[in-house]
Amino acid sequence: MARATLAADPLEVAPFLLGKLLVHGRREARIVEVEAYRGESDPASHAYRGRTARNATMFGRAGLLYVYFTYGMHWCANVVCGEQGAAGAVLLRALEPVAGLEEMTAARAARRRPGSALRERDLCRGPGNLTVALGITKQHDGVDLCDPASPVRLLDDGAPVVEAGRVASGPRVGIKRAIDVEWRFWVAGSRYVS
DNA sequence: CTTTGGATCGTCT
DNA sequence: GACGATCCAAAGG
Repeated sequence: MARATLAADPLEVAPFLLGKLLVHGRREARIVEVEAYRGESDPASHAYRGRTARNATMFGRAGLLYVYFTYGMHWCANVVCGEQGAAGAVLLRALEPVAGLEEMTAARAARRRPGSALRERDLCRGPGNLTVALGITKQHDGVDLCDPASPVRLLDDGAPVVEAGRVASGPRVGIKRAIDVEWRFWVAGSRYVS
C-alpha cells in the first residue's frame, strides 16, 4: 500500500484503513475495526508523555507496524501514520478472516482451553486475538507494512468502505482518558467487529 | 444475553 | 509498586 496515504492525521487514516488487507504469509484478513491515537496531543496515547523505549516505533515513518505488549499477556498491532516524528497510530481492533483460516484457528486454539468452541467470526475479533491469529508478535515491531519484502504487509484490493458510506464511529474502548471523543471506527453492519 | 474475577508481566513512576 | 489501547470461562438471567 502507498505510504503517502498513511502520512496523514490518524483521524483521517483510521477510517481509510477499513477494508484494507493485512497479510502474513498465507494468512490474510480484512480490517473492519480500528481506533485512532493521535500521539503527543492525545492523553490516551502511549506517546502522550513523549518518546520511550516502548513507543519508539510510533515516532518513525508512516507505514511501520507498532506492536506492544499489554495486560501481561497480549500483543496489539498498530499502523504508524502521520508525518515523521508525529507519533500517530491506528490500533487494529478486529479483522475479517480472508485466507489461511486453518492456520489462524490452530494459532488461536493453542492458547485456549482444549475443546472450547471457536467460531470463525471470533478468529480475529479483538486486538489481542487478531495478533495471535495472524502470528504477529514483538519481533514484528518496526516492520515496514509498505515494503513488498516485509513478512507482514498492508494491501489495498480496492474494496470500498468509506466510498460506500459504510463507516460507523464511537468512543474508544479500554481507556480512561479522552473518553469523550469518537475515534473508534468500524465497518457498519460487519459481524466481525468486537 | 450480561456480569465478574483471575491470569500475568513489561513499562514507567 | 501500580497499572494497563485485554481475554476467557463460569455463573446467572
